[in-house]
Amino acid sequence: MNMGASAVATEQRSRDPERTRARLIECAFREIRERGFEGASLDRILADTGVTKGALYHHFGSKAELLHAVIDEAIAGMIEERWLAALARSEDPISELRAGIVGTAGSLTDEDIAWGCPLNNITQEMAATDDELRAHVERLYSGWRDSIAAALERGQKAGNVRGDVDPAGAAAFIVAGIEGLAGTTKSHRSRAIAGATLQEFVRYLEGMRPLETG
Amino acid sequence: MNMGASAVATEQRSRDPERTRARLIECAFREIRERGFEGASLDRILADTGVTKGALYHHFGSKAELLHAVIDEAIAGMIEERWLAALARSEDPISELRAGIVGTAGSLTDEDIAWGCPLNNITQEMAATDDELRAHVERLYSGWRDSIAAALERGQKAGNVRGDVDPAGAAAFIVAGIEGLAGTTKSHRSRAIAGATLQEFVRYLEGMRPLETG
Amino acid sequence: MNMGASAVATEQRSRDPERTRARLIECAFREIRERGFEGASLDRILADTGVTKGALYHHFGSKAELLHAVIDEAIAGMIEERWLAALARSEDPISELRAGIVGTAGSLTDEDIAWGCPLNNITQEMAATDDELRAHVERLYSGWRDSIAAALERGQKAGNVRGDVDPAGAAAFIVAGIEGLAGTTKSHRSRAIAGATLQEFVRYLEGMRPLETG
Amino acid sequence: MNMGASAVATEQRSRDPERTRARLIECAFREIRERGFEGASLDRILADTGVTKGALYHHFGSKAELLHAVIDEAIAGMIEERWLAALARSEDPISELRAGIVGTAGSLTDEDIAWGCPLNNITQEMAATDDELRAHVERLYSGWRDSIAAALERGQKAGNVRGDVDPAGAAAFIVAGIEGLAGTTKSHRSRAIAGATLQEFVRYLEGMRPLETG
DNA sequence: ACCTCCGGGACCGCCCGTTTCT
DNA sequence: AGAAACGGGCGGTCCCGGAGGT
Repeated sequence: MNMGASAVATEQRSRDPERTRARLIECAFREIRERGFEGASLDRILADTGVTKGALYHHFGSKAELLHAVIDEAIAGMIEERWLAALARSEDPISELRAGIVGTAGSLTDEDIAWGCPLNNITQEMAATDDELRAHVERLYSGWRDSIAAALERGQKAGNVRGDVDPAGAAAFIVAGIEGLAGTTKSHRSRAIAGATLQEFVRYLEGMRPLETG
Repeated sequence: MNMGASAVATEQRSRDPERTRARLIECAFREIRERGFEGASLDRILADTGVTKGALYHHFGSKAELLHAVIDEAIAGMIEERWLAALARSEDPISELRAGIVGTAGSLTDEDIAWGCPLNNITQEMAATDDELRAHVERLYSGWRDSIAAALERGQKAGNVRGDVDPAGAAAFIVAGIEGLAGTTKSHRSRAIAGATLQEFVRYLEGMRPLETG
Repeated sequence: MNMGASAVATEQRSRDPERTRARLIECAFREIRERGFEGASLDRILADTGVTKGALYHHFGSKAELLHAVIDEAIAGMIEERWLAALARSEDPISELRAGIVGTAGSLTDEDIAWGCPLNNITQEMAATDDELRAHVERLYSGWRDSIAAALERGQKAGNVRGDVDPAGAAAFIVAGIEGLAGTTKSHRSRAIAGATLQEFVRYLEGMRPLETG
Repeated sequence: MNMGASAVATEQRSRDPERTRARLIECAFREIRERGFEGASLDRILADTGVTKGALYHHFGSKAELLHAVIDEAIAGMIEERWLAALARSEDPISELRAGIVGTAGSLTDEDIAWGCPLNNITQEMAATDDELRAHVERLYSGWRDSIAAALERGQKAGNVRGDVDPAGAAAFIVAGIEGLAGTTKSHRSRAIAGATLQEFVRYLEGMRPLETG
């Protein structure tokens, strides 16, 4: 039995469901990031990817389902990669968080700044009207908060974080600060103001370290 | 018996431009708060107010113009009243901010929590695509930040705020924290989590007070 | 009795009904010439003139009535001045017509060419749907044709036009040629093509002169 | 008994894209001919054809695109059939043009007269404001003029047209005369006047024949 | 004579989803 | 698995006209 056909299959563009699906998600992510969920147009996504409506509705039952897939397959990975991974087993969470926030802020392009955090955008736009979606993004947020809280706890045990800090509350405030920083920066679009905000953020984080004694 | 003109004026419903305009703005504010700008429907606003298309188009040249009016006449006042007024000449800004944040959080209904901060919603939805609108909301944000920064400076001079705090950076971080708190609460909708976040926020604020020496 | 008030009246802009009316007609003529009757917007005319809707509807009962006034007070005069006057008592109509056509064509700006003959535009747009308007423009056309026919007849009596020419038919064909020339020039917008067309038009006109006999 | 597929095809009404498209174009042609492009209503076309907005939007991206299709698929053929075909290889263009003009004029219904020449209508209404459309109709006009000019040249070589006639100029004037005749007839709606105009048109055409000698 | 305010309809564009067919 | 035709509805814009008031 000749298996040579598989080599040919990689050549042809159509009849490659996984590739089609991946292109739709990637393009939908861009559309939603730039225009929001309501503003995103399926027709435009179709035109940009060259996929037809039949193919799209074969993979996703509705526009909302496409959005859910974007969250799971394009956004969740970014959070995982950028935040959860570094905090996973760290015993010095303050340094990790500081590096994450400063590093992220430093690597953003002007367009990234203008578009803001995709997860935050979706939350602000949709959470009030689509409860299923709200629950979905909340799962990501809660995982994010939990990983920070767990790291803070480890930090406390290792003596790198003050004991009077409430890990859960601090984690929630840190996430709020990150999203608030991203959100307010969408408004002023000033790296100077963002820098000053960030410096104060760092001052707050460093304030969680135990006081030197001796 | 005196039949003043004012008594008659309250009777007549039509031909009252200021009232018509005010009702449109109020109803538009509700629509936008609940559904966002794109999601808000002029037809629904018209149906709710009983105003006709012609009348709306007479007062506002476009949907965007209506939104601008909502910002100026419905939202700006709320910020002014809730934040700027209290900070105006205060020499103990930390207490004022603490009271503002805790008080605001405490007075919110479940619906308020679900809908979030109107200004934050508009910013996240529109700032990336409508630069005129972005500049408009930024004017409010910048006024808000400036009033906090000025109050912090006065607090420093009065000895109520640590001298090593950068007033502008701290002000920007505080605004980011408030909006971040409102935004993340839209997602989890938990007063418990919001309370813990808020407590950490207060801890941060109190951390700006000078250390007692003695 | 003091009549000095009239001198003051010329100063003030409002409360000068004739002036208001004249400005509306002039501006409406421009709008209709550039955009057609359907495309012309009363609101735009109002904005351009600074007149209000109440004032407009005081002078003209409807948009159609304004158009009728434009025809009578802006267009009719142009035809009268450019064609009827010269032909009025001429005994050499061929030379007059030649001069009129060549002179008109030569004095047109690029915009005039692009917009075409106002009377022709109105006719093509409206004649099929508005019979009252059709009758109105037809009155102008018929006067135009009649004046040419009468001039041709005088030319025949004076020996300047061949006797076998039917004055009415020739007049109608000449008007058709003029409007056809204006209309086709709107399409190609080429002075070269218009010039060649015009030259053939002149050849036709000159062909109506009696043959020289020696 | 043979039940060919074609017999079935005529039965089914829906799911026949070419038929849907053709019906839209035909109905749009009628609407535009009777009311002009601005006056034509897509909703009315939809109601008349029984097609839905979605289907129309699938076939044509905009109202303008529909008009372009009408020009190409409904009007161009009429010109081709009525004028270009007869002139294609003729060596006696004067007779062909005479027959074309007289024949066309004779076959018109009262409604045809009232509505005028579709191409002329579109030109007068749209040429000044839509340059893409102007270029499109001009392509038809230029083909029409070129075919007349080529025929006149062939006629000259065959000795059927006077040598001192400029083919291009005469062709342009003839087209202008035809459109002018159609246009002015929309105004007076008199077959008598149209007949007299036409007679003079014929006299002009016959004047291009060489003089008999001998 | 003029003006603000308002009435209400109709326009085109575009949307998301479904069906039919290959 | 994909492609194309189609279904309808709702979106904001803008229009002409008139009523009430000065």
